[in-house]
Amino acid sequence: MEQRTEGTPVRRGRGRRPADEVRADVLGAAGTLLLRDGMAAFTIERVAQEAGVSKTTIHKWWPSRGTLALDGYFHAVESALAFPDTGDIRADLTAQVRAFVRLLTGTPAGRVIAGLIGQAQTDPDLLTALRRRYSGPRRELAVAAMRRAQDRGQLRADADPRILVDQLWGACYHRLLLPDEPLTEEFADRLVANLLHGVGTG
Amino acid sequence: MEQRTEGTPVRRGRGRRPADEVRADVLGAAGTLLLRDGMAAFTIERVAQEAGVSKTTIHKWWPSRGTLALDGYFHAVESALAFPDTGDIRADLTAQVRAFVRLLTGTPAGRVIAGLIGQAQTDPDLLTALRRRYSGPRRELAVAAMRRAQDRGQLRADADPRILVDQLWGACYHRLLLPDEPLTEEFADRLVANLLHGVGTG
DNA sequence: TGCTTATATGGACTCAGAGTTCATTAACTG
DNA sequence: CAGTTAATGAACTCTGAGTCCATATAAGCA
Repeated sequence: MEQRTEGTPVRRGRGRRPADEVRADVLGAAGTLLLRDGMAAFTIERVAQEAGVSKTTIHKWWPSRGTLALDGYFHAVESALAFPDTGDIRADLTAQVRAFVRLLTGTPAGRVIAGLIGQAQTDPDLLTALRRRYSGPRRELAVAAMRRAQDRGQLRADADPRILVDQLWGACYHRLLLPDEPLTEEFADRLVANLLHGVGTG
Repeated sequence: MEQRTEGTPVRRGRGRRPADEVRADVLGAAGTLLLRDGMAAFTIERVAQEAGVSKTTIHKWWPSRGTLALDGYFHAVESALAFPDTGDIRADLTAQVRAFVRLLTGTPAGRVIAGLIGQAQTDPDLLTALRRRYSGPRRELAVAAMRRAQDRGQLRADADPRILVDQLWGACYHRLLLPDEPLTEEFADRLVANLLHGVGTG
């Protein structure tokens, strides 16, 4: 049995509790656990224990381990998705890809994102949620910035911005998920340079 | 109890059996299961049952679910890694990336590879094996072909072939793993074109 | 304000699969 | 051909996913 000290109002019994309160507890515990121990150690059971909540409650609100992890992640890192728009597409893309590389390599977020994408490969609910809440919006922001650059005449009109996204951010994911080569800010710079200048001779 | 018909020499008892025989049974069952039911349904228990082998035996030879899956996959698809070298880097890259896209989209191999990469994010043994036996060798072949193109003067000497790999194959993995946009052969063509010509105006 | 009702809750359960132990028995060696 | 070695598989433990249902409490109503 657990001793309960005065001042910790962690009374837990049967009955109904305010949904928002429980939801906040769960998301807090999920985010903490995720950033601390990574995706591999992330189980619904452990989140339930950490949050002082029963598994049933969690299953009621989140269809799978992965979607809970995704919510917990966003709850923990409120990531700013703002895309800079200085009018110089080269500078903007470089800044944005560099920032992405820093996020992936300099914080636990990189391993978490890798774990989420990994889990999504065998968890359809998570893949859907990930696309809708993470990759989709990020992709749209980048595409919009590139469309503006096309309007300004800085990018060839016949280039498909959606494909450029794959060749910039997709290349970073590649080095994150299959780390044969290092993921550095210099790498980010050269991704942009290769695409803007071209690497062919002629 | 299982009835044993004449002609099926599936006698299974205690005792030692030729290691190669058992190994072949296991890999065959693993490959079949993987291509038929995908990574999600791939468990050591099921492979053991399908192969008529005990779990202990499998655990003795393969450190994890993932590494068994990887071996099973290669046992099943003996993938040809040959890289064409016609002397025209644009044609060679286009052909190779197109073939890769076809493999990923036209066969069950695509979902299997996705599952393996996914599983590798929480299975260090598998990540190591995947890099050594799959992504590493493939990457090397492509880099070598591009180095030859640089010697022939078809590719700028200051371009890093390792980065180009990320911007071609990495872009395909991106659309495989986070399918926000379709993975088509036209996409493959445009990846190559973007890099060779450049998309900047200036 | 006090009572009723609807419903979120959590303990206990089942089920599946990972990984380990150990007696057994076939394969190898001289 | 007999002794030694070592792979084998049945049974076990342990962990975690997901479900069922009695219960306590929040929300609604008079």
